[in-house]
Amino acid sequence: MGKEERRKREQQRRRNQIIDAAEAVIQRQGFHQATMDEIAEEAELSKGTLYLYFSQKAALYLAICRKGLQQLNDKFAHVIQEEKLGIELVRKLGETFISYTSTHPEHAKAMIYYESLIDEEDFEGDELAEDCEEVGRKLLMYLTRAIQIGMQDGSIARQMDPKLLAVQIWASMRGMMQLYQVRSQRHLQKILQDFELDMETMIGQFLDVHIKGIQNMNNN
Amino acid sequence: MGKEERRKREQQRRRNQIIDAAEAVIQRQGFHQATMDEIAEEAELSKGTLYLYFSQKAALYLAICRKGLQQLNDKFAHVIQEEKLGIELVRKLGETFISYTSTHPEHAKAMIYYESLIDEEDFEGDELAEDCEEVGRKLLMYLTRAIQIGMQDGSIARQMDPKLLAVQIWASMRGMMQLYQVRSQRHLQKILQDFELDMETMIGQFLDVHIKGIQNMNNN
Amino acid sequence: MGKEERRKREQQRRRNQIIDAAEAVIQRQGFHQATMDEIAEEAELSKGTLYLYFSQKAALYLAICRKGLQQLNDKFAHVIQEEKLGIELVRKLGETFISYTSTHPEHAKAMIYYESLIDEEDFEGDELAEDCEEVGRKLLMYLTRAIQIGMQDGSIARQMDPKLLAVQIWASMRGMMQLYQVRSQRHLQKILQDFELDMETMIGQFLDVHIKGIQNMNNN
Amino acid sequence: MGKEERRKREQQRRRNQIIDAAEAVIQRQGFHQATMDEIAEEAELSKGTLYLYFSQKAALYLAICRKGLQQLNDKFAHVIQEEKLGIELVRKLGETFISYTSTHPEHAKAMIYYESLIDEEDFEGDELAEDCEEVGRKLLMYLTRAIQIGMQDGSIARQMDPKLLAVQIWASMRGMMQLYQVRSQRHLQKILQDFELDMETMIGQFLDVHIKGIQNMNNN
DNA sequence: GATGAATGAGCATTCATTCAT
DNA sequence: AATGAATGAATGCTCATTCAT
Repeated sequence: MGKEERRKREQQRRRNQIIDAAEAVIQRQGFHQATMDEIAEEAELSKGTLYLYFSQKAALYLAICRKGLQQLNDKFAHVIQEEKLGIELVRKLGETFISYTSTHPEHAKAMIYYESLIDEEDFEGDELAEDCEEVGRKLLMYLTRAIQIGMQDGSIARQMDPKLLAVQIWASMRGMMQLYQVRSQRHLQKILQDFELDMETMIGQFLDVHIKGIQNMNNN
Repeated sequence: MGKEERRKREQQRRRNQIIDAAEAVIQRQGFHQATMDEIAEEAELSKGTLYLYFSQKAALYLAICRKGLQQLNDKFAHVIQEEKLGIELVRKLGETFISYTSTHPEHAKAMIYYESLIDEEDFEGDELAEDCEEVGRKLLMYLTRAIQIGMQDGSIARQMDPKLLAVQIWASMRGMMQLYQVRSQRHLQKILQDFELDMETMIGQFLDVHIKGIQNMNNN
Repeated sequence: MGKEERRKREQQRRRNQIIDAAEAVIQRQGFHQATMDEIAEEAELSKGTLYLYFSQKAALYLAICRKGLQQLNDKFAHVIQEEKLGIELVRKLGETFISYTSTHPEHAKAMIYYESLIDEEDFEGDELAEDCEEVGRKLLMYLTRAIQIGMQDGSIARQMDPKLLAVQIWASMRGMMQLYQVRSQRHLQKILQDFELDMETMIGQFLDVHIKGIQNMNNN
Repeated sequence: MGKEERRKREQQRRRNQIIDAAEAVIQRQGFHQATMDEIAEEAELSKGTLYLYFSQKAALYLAICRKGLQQLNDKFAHVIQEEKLGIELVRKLGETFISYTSTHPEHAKAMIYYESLIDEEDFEGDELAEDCEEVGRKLLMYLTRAIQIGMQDGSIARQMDPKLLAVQIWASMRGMMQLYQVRSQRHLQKILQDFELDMETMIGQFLDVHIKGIQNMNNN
C-alpha cells in the first residue's frame, strides 16, 4: 500500500504550504521584516510546525530561492529544446529570465537575498544551499549551450569562448533584472519608460547588439 | 571669527570617524551582523554619540553608501576630463567602476545593501537617501556623456540613444560587479580564473564588443 | 487464561525498553539536555508511545530512579544475608553502595536529579515518587539492621542509637558518592588519586574508623 | 576625583541587586523554574539590564554560588583564627558549615545546583566558575589546616594523612547538609527530630566520634 | 495500542534607541 | 557635546504534551 508514499506527499504539501506563506509575507514586507510568527500565521500553522519542516529561518529562505531557481531552470530547459538558431535561443533565454523575474518578483528578491545570506553566514554542506548553487550552475550551462549552438550554426561568431561569453551575458542579465526589481533604481526605470521599452524587448535588443559585436572583435 | 566653522569641521571629523569605524566593522562581519555597539567601540566613542551624528542605524549606512558613491563620482569626473575618444572613455569608466569596487569592497557591499534597505523601508524625503539617488544619477550622466562624446567623435555608432545605452551598460557593469563581490557566485569567478582574466580586462573587452555591436544594428 | 498476564508482561517490557533508552540518553547528555524526542528515537518508539507508559517526563525520571534504588536494594538484601560480623556488614554495605554507583553512574545521577525534582515540583501522592521514598527507607533499614547486628555481636559499640548512626553513615556515604560522581569535585578526586585510594577502599576505611570511634564516646 | 570609583561601586551595587533578586526568585521557585523575566521583575530592572551585568543566566547562577561560597569562606577564616584545640576547630568548622547552609538555604541550593550545571555544560575558562572552584579549594584547605593543628596539639591522632581526612570529612558534611536541605530526605529529617537532635549538634558529635576513631586505627 | 504530526506556551538573548547626568 | 546605563520590544527556537488516525 502506498501509505508511505501518501505520507511523503502530504509532507511535501505542507512544505509547499509553508513556502507559499513565506513568499506571501516576504512579498508584503520584505525579507528582513518577515518573522517566523507572521509566516506561521499566514500558513495557518503553529510556529513549531514550521520548525518541523525547516530547521532554520534561513533554510526556509533557501527553499524559496531553490524553488525559484528550479522553476526558472524548467523554463530554460523548454527554451533550449526549441528548434531555433543559437542566437535566437540566447535571446529567448534572456527574455525568459526577465519575464520570469518580472512575474515572480518574490523569487527575484529571494535570489538577491540568497546572496547576502550566503555572504554573511556559512552554509557549507547545507543541502538546500548546495541545490541552489547546483541549479545556478545549470542555468549558466543552458546559456552556454545556446551560445555553442549559435557558434555551430553560424549565428554567433566564434571569436569568444562560449563559457566566458555566457558568464558575461549572465552577469548583464542579472544586472538588468536588479535594475528592474529594485526600488532604488526607479530613476533608471523611468528612463526606460521614456523609450516605451519593456524589459523583454530591451534585453533582447541588448543581446542582439552584443552578439553582433563579437564578429567585429580584433579588427578596428 | 571661524568659531562656528571650526565647530562644523570638528563635527565633520566625528562623522567621518564614525563612518570609518562602521566600514571596518561591516567589512569584518557584514551588514546584518554589524551592531551599533561594535561600531561605537571601533570608533572609540560611546553609543550615545553615534546617535548624535546619525539619527538611525540606517542613516549611518546611507552615509557610507553616499561616501562610496561620491568617491566613485570623483573618479568618474576625472576620467571624463581626459582627452580621449568616447569609446575609450566608456571603457575607462567601466574599468574605474570595477577597480573601485574591487579595492573598496565595503562600499560595493554598501551599494548592494543600500538597495535592499531602500526596498524595505521608506526613506522618502530623507536627505541622505536623496543624496545617494542624486549621485547615482550623476554617475549615469557621466556614462551618458562619454557615450555622447563617442558618437560625436565617431568612435561609437549613432544607432542607439545614448541614454538608453548608458542604462544598459550601467546595469551590465553592476551585474559584473556583483558577480565579483558575492561569495555565492564563486563558481562564476572560477570560470574567469580559468581564462586568467581579471575583472578590469574583462569589462573592458565586454564594453568594446558591445559598442562594436552597435554599428551592426539593423543589418543582418 | 494468561492473556491478561501476557499483556502485562508485554507492557512491562515496553516500560523497560523506554527506561533503558532514557538511561542511555541521560548518560550521554545529562538530565537537562535529554529530550523526549531523543529518548523516543533511542527507544525506537514514537514520542506518543512514551506518554502511553509515562504520564510525564518526570515520571520517566522517577522510574529510572526507582529502578536504580531497587537494584541497590537487592544488592543490600544479599549483603545482609551473609554470615558476618555486624561491622563487616556495614562495611560491605558501604562498599556495595559505592561500587553500584560507580558502575551505574546514570543511576547515581538519577538519584541526585531526583532530589532536585522533588524539591521543585510536587509529587504528593505520586506512586512512583512514593516508591522511591519507600525503597530509600528500606535501604536505610538494611543499614540499621547491620548496625544492630554489630551491636549484638559486639563488633560495634552500643554507645549510639543504631538508627541515628545509620542516618549519619548514610549521609556520609551519599556525600562521598557525589564527590566521586560530580565533575566539579574533580579536584577532590585528584587528592584521592594521589593516595592511590579507590573509592571502595576509602569508604571501607572511613567506616572502620568511624565505628571504632563509637567505643571512645563519652570518655576523653 | 573618585568618579571612576563611584561608577565601579554603583556597578557592584547593581550586580548585588540582581543577585539578591535572583536569590529571592530561586528561593521561591527553585532554580529550574526561575526565569530571567521574573528575576528582572523582582530586581525592578529590565531584562536587558540583567544581561548588562551577567552574560548568561548560568553566569548569574555561578555568581550566586560564588557569593555563598565566599561568605562561607569568610566564616571559616574567622573560625580558624580562634585559639582552640585542632579538634575543636574541626568541630566548629562543621557546625559553621551546617549553620550557614541552614540559614542560607538558597546558597545551599546554589551549591547543589552549581554541580549539576558544571556537570552538564562546559565552563572551561569561565572566571566565575574558576572562582567557585578556587573558593571550594580554600574551604577544604581550612579544614585541612584545622586537622593539622589538631595533630600538632595532640587532639587528633596522627594515623591518617590530614588531606585525606579533610576530604572525607568534607564529603560527610556535604552529605549531611543535603540530607537537611532536600525535601526528598524528609523521612531522614524526621528520624533526627525523634532524637531531638539539631543538625549542629549532630555534626559536632559525628566529627567527635570520627576523630576519636582515628586513634584506634590499625589495632583491633 | 501505536503513531507522529501539530501545537503553543515559554524562554533566553539581542540590539536599536533613549535619556539623565 | 559626550556618555553609557537602561530599556523593552522583538524574535528565533525548543520541547513537553496532545490527539486524530
